[in-house]
Amino acid sequence: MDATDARILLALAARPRATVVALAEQLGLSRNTVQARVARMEQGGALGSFERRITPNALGHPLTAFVTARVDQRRLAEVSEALAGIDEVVEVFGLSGETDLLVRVVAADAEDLYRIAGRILAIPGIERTATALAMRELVPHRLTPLLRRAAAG
Amino acid sequence: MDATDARILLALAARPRATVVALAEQLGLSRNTVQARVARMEQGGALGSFERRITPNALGHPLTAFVTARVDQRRLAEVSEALAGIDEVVEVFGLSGETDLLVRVVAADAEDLYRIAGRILAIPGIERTATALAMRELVPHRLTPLLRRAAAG
DNA sequence: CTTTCGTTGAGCATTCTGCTCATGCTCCGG
DNA sequence: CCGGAGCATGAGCAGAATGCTCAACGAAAG
Repeated sequence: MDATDARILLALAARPRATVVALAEQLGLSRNTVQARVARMEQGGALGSFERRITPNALGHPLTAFVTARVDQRRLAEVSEALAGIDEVVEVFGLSGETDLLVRVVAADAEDLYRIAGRILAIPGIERTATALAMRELVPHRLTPLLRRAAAG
Repeated sequence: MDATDARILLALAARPRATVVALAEQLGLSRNTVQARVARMEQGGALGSFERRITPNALGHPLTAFVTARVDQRRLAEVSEALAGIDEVVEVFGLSGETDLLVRVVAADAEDLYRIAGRILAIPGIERTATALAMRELVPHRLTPLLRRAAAG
């Protein structure tokens, strides 16, 4: 990932459906170069799966909540697997510090969320949880600032 | 977003670079239909920005951390703006419950993270913060399970 | 019954893709 | 100083995809 790659990504962020030819022209690069770099990024894991672009909202799950949990560390693998078994669990991190887990959850409505929180709490190995509803997205997910910096360097 | 849309998204999740023609064939739909639906989803906000597919890791920021913060509610707008001014702040949620804010941060290394945490804490209106390092991604971001459910229904 | 909406198949000109080659440039090790 | 290695480039080519439009059809809604 050098500055050129970052520039390509920036252009793509602005217009996801831009063709390779368009990108090449816009960036003053050869079509071949862009094609190679995009392929390399796609291959080398610089780009995550397409799923990341899908809004849970569109799937009828407008609510997002974060469940923090303390777990019996010896049963972490077990807990992790159980969490992965819950469809509405979208992302789970193992944390340092007070709480061991951060579980990102989406839900259709408040009742749905309650149900899911219950399922999480019922997982053997989980000792205590706290659920916080995401009421507002103050800064929507973005990487442009970092991209810009990388593109400049 | 009906079941057909979900099926299209599932196919796309499996092969992001699949062409419309390929999708149509795979799903037994007309090319026209797929093209219309994809366009509609892209237009209607079912798909978030392309940036979501970019791994911070590829940009030289392999570390992810979550900073929770209590803020002076009357200065929320101000705080939010200041957070948006920090490049490494990738996402911010306003939460219900104990803590007011959840700030998702990426960093190049531990020292970088320390610096960023400092910048956040220095924001006027922020009263207390706690930083938790994401040590492991136990369940990587995914939407497939929900998609599958939507595709079945 | 009639309107509306989404799907479908067809067609067409334009454009893009995927791939290969040879060339030229720059950086690095010998 | 010379010989790679790695990357960007320009060219070329066959095949495929795209964007768009049109007319027909069925189902669901009014």
